[in-house]
Amino acid sequence: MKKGEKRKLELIQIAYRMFVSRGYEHTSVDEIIEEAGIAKGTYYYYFQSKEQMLEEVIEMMLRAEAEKAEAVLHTDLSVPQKIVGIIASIQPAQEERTIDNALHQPENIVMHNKIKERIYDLIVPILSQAAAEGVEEGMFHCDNIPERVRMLMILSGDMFDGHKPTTPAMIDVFVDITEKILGAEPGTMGFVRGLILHTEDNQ
Amino acid sequence: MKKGEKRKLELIQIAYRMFVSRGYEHTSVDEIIEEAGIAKGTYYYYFQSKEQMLEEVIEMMLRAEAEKAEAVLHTDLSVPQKIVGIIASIQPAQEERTIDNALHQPENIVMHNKIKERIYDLIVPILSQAAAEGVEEGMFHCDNIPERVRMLMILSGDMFDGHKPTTPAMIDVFVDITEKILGAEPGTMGFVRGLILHTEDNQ
Amino acid sequence: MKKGEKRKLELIQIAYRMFVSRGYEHTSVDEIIEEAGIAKGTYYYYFQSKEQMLEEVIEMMLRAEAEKAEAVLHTDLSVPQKIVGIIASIQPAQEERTIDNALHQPENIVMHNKIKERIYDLIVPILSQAAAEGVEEGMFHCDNIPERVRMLMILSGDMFDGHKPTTPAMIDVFVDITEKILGAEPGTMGFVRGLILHTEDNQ
Amino acid sequence: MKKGEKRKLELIQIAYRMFVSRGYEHTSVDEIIEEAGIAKGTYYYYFQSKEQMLEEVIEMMLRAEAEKAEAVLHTDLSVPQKIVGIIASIQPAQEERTIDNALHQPENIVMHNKIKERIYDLIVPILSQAAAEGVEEGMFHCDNIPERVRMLMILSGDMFDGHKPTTPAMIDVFVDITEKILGAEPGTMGFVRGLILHTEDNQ
DNA sequence: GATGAATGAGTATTCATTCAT
DNA sequence: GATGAATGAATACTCATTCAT
Repeated sequence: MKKGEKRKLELIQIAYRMFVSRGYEHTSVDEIIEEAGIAKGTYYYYFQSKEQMLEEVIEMMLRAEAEKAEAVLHTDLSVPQKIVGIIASIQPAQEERTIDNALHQPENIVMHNKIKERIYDLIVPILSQAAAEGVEEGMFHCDNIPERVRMLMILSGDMFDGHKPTTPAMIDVFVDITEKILGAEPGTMGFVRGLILHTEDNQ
Repeated sequence: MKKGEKRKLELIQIAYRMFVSRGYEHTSVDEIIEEAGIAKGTYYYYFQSKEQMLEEVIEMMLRAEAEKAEAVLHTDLSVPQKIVGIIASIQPAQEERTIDNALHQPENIVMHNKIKERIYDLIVPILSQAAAEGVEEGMFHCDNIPERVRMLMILSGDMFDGHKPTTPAMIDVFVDITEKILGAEPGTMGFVRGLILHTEDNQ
Repeated sequence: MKKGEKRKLELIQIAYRMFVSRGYEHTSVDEIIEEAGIAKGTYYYYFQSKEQMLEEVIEMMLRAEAEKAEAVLHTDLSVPQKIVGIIASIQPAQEERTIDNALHQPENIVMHNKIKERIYDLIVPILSQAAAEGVEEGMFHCDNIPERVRMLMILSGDMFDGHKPTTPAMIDVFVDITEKILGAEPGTMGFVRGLILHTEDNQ
Repeated sequence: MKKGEKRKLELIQIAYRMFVSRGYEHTSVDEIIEEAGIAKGTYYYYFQSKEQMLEEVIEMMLRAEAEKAEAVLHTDLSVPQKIVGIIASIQPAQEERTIDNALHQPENIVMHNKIKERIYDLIVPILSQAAAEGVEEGMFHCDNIPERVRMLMILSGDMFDGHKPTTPAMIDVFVDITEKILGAEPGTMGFVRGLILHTEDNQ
């Protein structure tokens, strides 16, 4: 990697952190360059505009998440565990959530939505592959896998966005629907209950 | 209604239209007053700040939608039709969507999310009542109605947000899952297919 | 007093309190009328402008202080005590000082200075009369009484403005100079020391 | 001096002139930049806020005055002349006074007072040194020099603020008191009379 | 590669005052 | 006497972007 490339990557990472914690619209170029210790001109040497930098920041994030998801796919976990693992890998949250629980503050919405739009395109295929494995194994029974998988992602996105409490009833319903979306036997996804409760405890 | 009240309502409606078509953050106070043909001072006579005006704009929208939903509840439609009708009533879209399909442009996100947060609180109870009717009638079989109803709303919010094409496969999956969420016989919600296709045609 | 007159006086007193605690420039007409519970129009019925209201507020204050000073002059206190009493009577302070120690905040300066300008004209004659008594009694020995008295006021204004600590050395010097300004025997004004220390304690 | 530094100094000087002639609160940022022929952004590139600019303007003024005072201290003038010279050096007035006699208009008070607060801290030590010389030379007889010197400054501040006529009686009293404050022989400071009258003539 | 001085259109908000009712 | 809706000029400040060095 050339020197310039490295510097650019650094800037992207700094900006990423700032966008997550303060929101894209409420992070000014001035603040970024101060944090990075560079001059205005340098910033515009690397990025054509703030908007274009956002694209790159998001690209980086998504690549990282897709890699995580792909890795889960190739483990020897059980199919239901893979599915949960993949979904978990894209909850941008976890680390970010701690960075200030800021992802749901209104100022973070611009970035949040740009990401959401693209993440489905990226993850649906991976998740579909896992689901397909389940169908092959006779564990799931369903057609239209990509569409079903997408709905699963949407539901879990709402469930685990971390800014509202998760009640036992919500979890029960979620597990039930997940099983039905995939055409699985009742109980197949029950282990999720334990995972969620365990996660909540740690927060 | 007093004179001032009427003027205020007018302003809210003008702002509503502008917020929807250009986005809250990209509608300046200057633009609002020009459109309304009033002076700066008049604006601030009626609203403490732009932010507070947004609050009022949203309040108005939500009230209107909740009323529509409530009205549907008290018709003599079948329960499945009521459910669809209620969900349809809150797709802010339709008219608004035409105004510029702008609701999903990033600049509209601030308002969009403020609304989403509150709309669930408002509509879930109404929708739950309809679902409860279905359970009583023996048409639906499920517990945890509010939680299920919420998931239904989330899924349909994604389905019908009007900024991506709806494929037949998506519709099939949606109908299937809806039935399973509520514990209904296969086919109970099938009529939705026709509605969606019909709507799509008109766009 | 007519009804209108009474209302006006009330307004002046309300404004006086607000001007003292928040400063003239930082008290808006809106705030005054809200506090007073009247309408904008009513305010402008009684006062031509905010500026003109300030004049009236100051007028009222000064009248009150001049009366206090005059009263001291006609007691049967000793001349040095009268002098101290008169000076004390115009330290706008005391009550006002407690209202937030606000008199020295920059926002209060406009009013503060308008007052200062006029207070000398009002009090110098009264104080001069007291000093003249002292000369007659052979206790003081000096000419140019009004000029000397003015300087006395200026020095005490600085001494007792209540926003800096008064050291024993300052008091000693002040007492010494006071005596010399008036041409009094050393010790004549020494009793002031006790008064100041006593006042400071109470703060 | 770097290029930016020079520009900043220029701006401070322009602002200084405007603040003195129109008053701080009545000089808008827009007016400053128009006078300076720069853009809004440039102004805020050099100064964080108008308030902070005021700070810098005052700092510059005070530094200049303290230097003048210090210079007087190290001349070989007689001690009484040094004292008068030092006091004269801080009468911000003279040149400024002519700029509009505005320093005492209410709009100028904010700046005026900020300055006053700091000027005493700066000048009292210098003036004290001169007075101490006088004591050593046996020309003055007094203790608590800093306190006495401060009072001298306060009195002369009132005397020479240039917005009220100076009468011969005032001058006589002032000279008399000055001598007494410092414990000097009558006549020691008499030469001041000539200076004041001479100055007045020039106005 | 890197700098930092300069830009200027844009933003929300304040507030004393007027006047028809 | 009293109201309150309407005014509009004024204000401080932001920020993405440019460009000569």
